[in-house]
Amino acid sequence: MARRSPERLTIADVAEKAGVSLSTVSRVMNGSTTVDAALTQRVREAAVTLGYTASPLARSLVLGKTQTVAVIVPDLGNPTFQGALRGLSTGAAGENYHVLVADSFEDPSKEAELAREARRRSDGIVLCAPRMTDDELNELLPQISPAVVINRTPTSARVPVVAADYRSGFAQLLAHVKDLGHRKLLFLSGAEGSASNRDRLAAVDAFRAANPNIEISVLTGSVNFADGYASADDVIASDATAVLAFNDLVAMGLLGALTARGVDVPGEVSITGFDDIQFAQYTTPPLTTAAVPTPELGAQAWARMWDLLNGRQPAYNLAFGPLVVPRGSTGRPPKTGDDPHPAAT
Amino acid sequence: MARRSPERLTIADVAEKAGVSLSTVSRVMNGSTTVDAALTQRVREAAVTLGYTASPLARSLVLGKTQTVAVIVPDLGNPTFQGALRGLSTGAAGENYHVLVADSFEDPSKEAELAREARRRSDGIVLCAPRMTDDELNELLPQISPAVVINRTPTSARVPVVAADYRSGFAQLLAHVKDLGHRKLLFLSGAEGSASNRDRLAAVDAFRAANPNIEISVLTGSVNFADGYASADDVIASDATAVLAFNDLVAMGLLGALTARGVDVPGEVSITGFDDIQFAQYTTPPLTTAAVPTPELGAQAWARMWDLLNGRQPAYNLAFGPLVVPRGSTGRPPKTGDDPHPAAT
DNA sequence: CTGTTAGCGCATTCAA
DNA sequence: TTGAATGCGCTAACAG
Repeated sequence: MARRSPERLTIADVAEKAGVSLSTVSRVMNGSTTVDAALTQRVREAAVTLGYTASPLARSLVLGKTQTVAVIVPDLGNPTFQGALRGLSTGAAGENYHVLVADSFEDPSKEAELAREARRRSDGIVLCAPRMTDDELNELLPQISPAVVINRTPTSARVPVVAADYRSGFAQLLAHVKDLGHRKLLFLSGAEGSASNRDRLAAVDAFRAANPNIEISVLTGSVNFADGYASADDVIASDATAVLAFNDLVAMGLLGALTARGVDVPGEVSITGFDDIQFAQYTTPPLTTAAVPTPELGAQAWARMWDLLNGRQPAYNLAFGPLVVPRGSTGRPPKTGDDPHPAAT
Repeated sequence: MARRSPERLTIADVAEKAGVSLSTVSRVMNGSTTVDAALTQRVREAAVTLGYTASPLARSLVLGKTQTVAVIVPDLGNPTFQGALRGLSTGAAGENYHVLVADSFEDPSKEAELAREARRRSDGIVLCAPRMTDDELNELLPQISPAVVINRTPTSARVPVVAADYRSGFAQLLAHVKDLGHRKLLFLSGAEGSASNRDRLAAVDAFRAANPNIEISVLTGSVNFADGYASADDVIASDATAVLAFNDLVAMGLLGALTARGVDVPGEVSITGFDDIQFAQYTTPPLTTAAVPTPELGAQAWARMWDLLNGRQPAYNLAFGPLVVPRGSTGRPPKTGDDPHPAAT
């Protein structure tokens, strides 16, 4: 029953079967209206009975278009990029576009080459490269145009940008724990060079300036579960009553480690995450976090890429303001002996 | 500083610059050793100064190889397929292969066409299509060969298969809750046609036959958080003391709903998941589940694809036996008034 | 060892 | 309207 593919079918086979020239077949396949109805019919039938479909490779070569966009992500295991990939994939599929995905494995030195290579196999690049230096980025972007950048804004290159506003989100989280009464904070910051980490640090600086009476220290280099888990000792030693983790993964790791050590959250220490990944609400206690609509990030990135691909001016750059979702992992700080205002029940 | 691409660079530009023929450039670029050292040098230099790289499209067309594999998944949001994608991507990157990803959005009717289309843009397909019918699968696979199938075994088509042994995993979970003393079980089963769901049901049947004194009912159609959450009322009404969810997602949703209703887990009802996604250990209580090494699934799928691509006999089919990870969500059933064997401390 | 020639499969000029 | 010829950029036979 299964049709043995007779050495791959070409346009010539259809032409022969229909008794017309190659060009006529090509025209019919591409929906040219200037073809005689009878011939069109014959070609269609021949194509169907033969089971012919034009080779995307050959078309790509002659048309200069691949019907493919490439996404470069630093880590396919990271929920943020998974969400973005999903949103992008949905949008691309809607326009019959294909998606090539490349994981740089958090290695900024590979990202540029990966992007250039991917660009040659696609019509455009959606780039998530939070740790690439600004200089590299500025040099890279013109080479891989058209491109859309997610979650960072290049200093000189002009490209559409879709991002979450990490600074504003983090500022809100800081305000949240401040309002709860915390005066000794700890920020488990992410990778040194990461763009979104710089944004968070900017929020910290602004917060410090505005709240000189609040102490806030920074611990560097936590980006995933294991890092969060491993930071538990430092967290306990820090004596902070509220810990703001770089993201939900770090927060969950820390939460696990603290729970294992018998530290009460939020009784003894409050914890916040970032991103609001699907699982943040299922921890114990549920994680207070700043929600980022990652699939929407991908969808908007696609929208801009689609504009670019069609020679249109892409829509405005976009920054989603994360929403703080207060849950069980944050509460009032523990009362100290010298608490001037003991709760009056 | 950025080089304006002069209308796209071709092999002819390099040939001219180096003062040789196209073929010589081609030979050098492909590492042919039969080229004079001096010429080789000149060509290399020309290529570098020009910044030339061969067009993957043109090479693909003439070589008949795209250096790309395509993965078809039913849902990019599902941790199982995310893990597989990651493992596959890692393996492919190691051999300088690219990865095209297509999401069928749980629509079995689209999967075949998606796979065929993707196949034309790649050298092989890694297929995750749990709900496609067997007939469709058997008809599809020869058309998209070479292919590797994840998590199901086609009845007639001969392809390498890499899978998790859902039946054995589920049998272990059943044994686990039985050993804890549960006698009234409920299985929140997944999508009707899903292969891995059938495997779980087979485990249920075997269990029933071997344990006629244990009651086990089945509720159909839960595959994600929302489904799990929505099933809470049915679960409570069922009067079961142990609920085996289709997967971790369903279990987490159910857990959330029960917690919200004040039902004690595992005090009143025990819950098991499946997959052991990264987050299962962070729920409250942590989820008892059967661990499936999804990235390894992807890695092994790639290994077999790589064999296929090189004309080698692929390695044996593989079924990972999931490991039960007992955690806090399962415990002994609540004591009833007529419990014949009250715990003796 | 090198250059010339002929395709890979298709879209698109240009004549007819 | 249709067909024949040209080329997309490259590799691989084939001569030289």
